[in-house]
Amino acid sequence: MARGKVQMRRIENPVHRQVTFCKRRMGLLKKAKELSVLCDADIGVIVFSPHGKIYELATNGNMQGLIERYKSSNTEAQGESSEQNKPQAIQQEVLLLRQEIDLLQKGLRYMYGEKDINHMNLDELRALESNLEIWVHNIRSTKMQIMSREIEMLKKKEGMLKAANDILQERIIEQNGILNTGSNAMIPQFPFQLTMESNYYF
Amino acid sequence: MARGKVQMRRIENPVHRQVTFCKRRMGLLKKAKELSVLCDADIGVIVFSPHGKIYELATNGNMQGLIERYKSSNTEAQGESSEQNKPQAIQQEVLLLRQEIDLLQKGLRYMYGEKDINHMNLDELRALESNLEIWVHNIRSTKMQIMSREIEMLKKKEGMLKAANDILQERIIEQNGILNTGSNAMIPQFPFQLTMESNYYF
DNA sequence: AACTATTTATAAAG
DNA sequence: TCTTTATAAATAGTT
Repeated sequence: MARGKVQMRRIENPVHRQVTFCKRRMGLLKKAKELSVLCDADIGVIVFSPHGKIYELATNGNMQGLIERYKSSNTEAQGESSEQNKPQAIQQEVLLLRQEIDLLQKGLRYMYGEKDINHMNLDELRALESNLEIWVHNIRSTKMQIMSREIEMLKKKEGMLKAANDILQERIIEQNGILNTGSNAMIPQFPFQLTMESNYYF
Repeated sequence: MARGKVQMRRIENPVHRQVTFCKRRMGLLKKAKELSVLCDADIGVIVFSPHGKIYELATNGNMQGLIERYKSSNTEAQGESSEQNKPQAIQQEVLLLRQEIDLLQKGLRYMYGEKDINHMNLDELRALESNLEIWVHNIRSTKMQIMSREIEMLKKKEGMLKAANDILQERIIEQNGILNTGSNAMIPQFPFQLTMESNYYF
């Protein structure tokens, strides 16, 4: 917010990151206090630094109490969950997911800095890359679907407008026939071009 | 922070209070997210409105896990009874893992299908796509670095082998000179080609 | 840590 | 509630 816009991704320079962490952590806690005071709300904030150090704020002065309140409200609201009816399948899934977790965690650790090259080997990088490419591909095809819908809709509109134009044209011809049977020079050049290209979605 | 400084006390007008609560709550959660991303921190925020409604944010996607971590760090910090909670620690790890799986499942559900188009809008998809492309790009450049190292090493090896070959060749010439001064037809064709192209890394 | 040039958040108004 | 606008506040980069 000053001397230049900042990109919303992990700050690579560790010194800058630490400084920003300190500044913004203070800012966050201040904002929380203000919201609490101005609007009479109870607020809890817990911040774990990358190194595991904890910074916290509980506006009622008691984090435990706030957590208890949170938990009880949550269990009330939740009612019943649908996860207990798969005793065996879950174990297998856990096994598979554990591998995936490992891969993605390493990837994330890499993504947000920590450019230690020995951190992942080539095979892991290859696997991660191909996963991400699948992901990108899926996203693209979803975008395409959304765009296709839009296009479909626009084409329908176009068809309707063209039909309307035809009708209007006929009426004009009829009127001209009545008023001026010897000439059609005044008939406007319908239909106009109604389809257009757009790069909006890309 | 605008159109006039605001006093740091409860806003009496209930309408103003409600509006401010809404705005500042969003601001607070945004700031928390930003701090988390920029500085690689895990952050949890719980807000109770005056009427008891809960608003929350857990940057790792899971408030329960964050609370567990908070509690365990807290008890660790108190330090004294360090050995009686080993069975507890294992249970906690299981809990955390399960939560991690939950989070990843959500992401993977999207990644591997479930093309519910209403799930994400175009802007979100665009943002996700560009993030992933950055990620893929970073992975590729790391792969390139690894490959460069590998190539460097191979070139060194090649150099060393060539030198060794030269020495061996000289010796052979010397020996041939001793045994058969009139001919060098039996000298093998050293050095062999030791450099090679490879697509193995791509 | 202190200083500013800027960006961001938001109070008030529409 | 959403948008707009003027202004206060936060903070990125610098010293």
